[in-house]
Amino acid sequence: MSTQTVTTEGPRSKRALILRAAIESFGDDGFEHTKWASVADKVGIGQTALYHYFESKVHCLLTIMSSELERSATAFAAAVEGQATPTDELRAAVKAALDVGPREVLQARILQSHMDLLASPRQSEREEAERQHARELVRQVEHNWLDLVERGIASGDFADRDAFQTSHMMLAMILSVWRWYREGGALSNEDVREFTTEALLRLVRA
Amino acid sequence: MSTQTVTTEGPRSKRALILRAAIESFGDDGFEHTKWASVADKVGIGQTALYHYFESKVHCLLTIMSSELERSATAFAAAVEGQATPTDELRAAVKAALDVGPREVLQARILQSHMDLLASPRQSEREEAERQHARELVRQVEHNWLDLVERGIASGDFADRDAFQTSHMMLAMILSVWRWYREGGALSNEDVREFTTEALLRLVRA
DNA sequence: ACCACAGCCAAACCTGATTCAGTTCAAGGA
DNA sequence: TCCTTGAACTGAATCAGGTTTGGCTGTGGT
Repeated sequence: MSTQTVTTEGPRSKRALILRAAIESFGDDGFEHTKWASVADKVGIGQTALYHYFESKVHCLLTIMSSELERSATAFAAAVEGQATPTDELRAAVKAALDVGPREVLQARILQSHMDLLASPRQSEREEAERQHARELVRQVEHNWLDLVERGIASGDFADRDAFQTSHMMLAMILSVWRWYREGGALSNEDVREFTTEALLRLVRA
Repeated sequence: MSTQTVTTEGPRSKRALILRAAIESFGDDGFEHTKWASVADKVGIGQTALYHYFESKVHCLLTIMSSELERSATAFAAAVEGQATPTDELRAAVKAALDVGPREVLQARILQSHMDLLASPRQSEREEAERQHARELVRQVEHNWLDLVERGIASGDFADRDAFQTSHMMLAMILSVWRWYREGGALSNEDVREFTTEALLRLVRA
C-alpha cells in the first residue's frame, strides 16, 4: 500500500527491544512523563544510540501508534473475513478488537492518548512520513467500521440510520473500554467483550 | 467541598484573558505544541508575567480541565433537576452535555486529550491540588451518569444491565462527538444531539 | 503622603531532547 | 590475513523551552 520501512532489521538490532521498552514506559508512565534517556537505560544502551533507530522520541511514539493501528486494521479484516452475516461480522470484529494481550492494551491506550498528534504536520521528514502513514491507517480502520455498518444496513440486518455517526460511535464504545479496563479487575476480558458486543448490537439492530 | 482558590480577581487581572488565549492555543494547536511564551504574546504580556497567575504551563492546563469538568458536572445537575422520568433526565443530560459553544468544545477536547495527566501525582503543591480537584470532579461526573443509569434501572425504564459499564459507555459515546464534530460541518449540533440521544436510549431502554 | 501588593519584566537558569564528531565491531571480499 | 564498509554505539556539546530570580511600577486603600 505505502512504501513503508521494510528495512529488514540487522541481527544485532535493538529496535524491537527499544519499542518494547518504550511501549511499557509510555504506557505506564505516559509519553511526556517518561524521559527518553530512561528508555535507553532500560534497554541498556546510551541515550544517543536511540537516534540510530528513531529520529526522535516523537518518531518512536508515532511508530508505536502506527503499529497498533496496523494490527487493529488487519485483525478486523481477518476477523470479518468469511462471516455469514453483518451481525456475525460485528461479533467477530469486536472479539478481534478486544481480545488482546497486555502489551496491546498499553499500545491501544498510547494510541488513544496521542491521537491529536496526527492532526498537525511534523517538521522532520521521517516523522511526517510516519504521521501520514498513521493517518492513512486511521482512515482505514474508520472505513472498516463504516463499511460494516453500511453492509448491515443494506442487508437489512441493521436499522437504516446515519452510518457515519453510527460507526464513529461504535468505535468510541469499543475503545472506551481501555479507559477503565484493567487486567485482573472485577470484569474479565470475556465479560467485557460480551457486554460490548450486546451493546453494539442493541445500537445498530433493526 | 474543597478549599479552592476563591481569590476574587483584581480588576486589572489578566487571568481570564490568559485562560481564554490558552484554551484557543491548546485547543487549536495542542498543548505540547503551543509554546507557553506564545500565550503570553497573544495576551500582550511578557512570558514571565504568566507565572503571576499560574504556577506553570501544566497548572494552567489543569485549571482549564477543572473548569470544563466543573461546567459539565453542574450542567448535568441543573439539567436533570426536576425531570419526571429517568428517560427525560437522560434527554436533558445529553442536551446539556452537547449544547455548548465553540469555546466549550475546545475545552472538552483539551480535557479528553489530557485525561491521563490526572493519573500520576504532580511535584508542585498547587498543581497537585488542582489535579486532585479535577479527579474529584471526574468522579463526580462519572457518578452523575452512573446514578442516572441506576435510577433508570430501579424505575424499570432502563433494562437491568451492568450499570458501571453502561454509564462509562454512555459517557464515551457522548464525548466521542468532539473527535469529529466541527462547527459548520455537514451535521448541525441539533442533529448530533438528536442522534446521540436516540442512540443512548436504544442502549439502555428496557 | 505613604505603603502594600498586584502586575509586570529582563536576564539567568535548568532540564531534557537532540546533534556532533567521532570510535568499535562484525561480516564480506581481495 | 588484511582491509573496507556500514551498522551500532558513545561522551561531550548544543539547543529549545519552561521556570526562577530579583527587582521595578503603578494603583487602591488608609
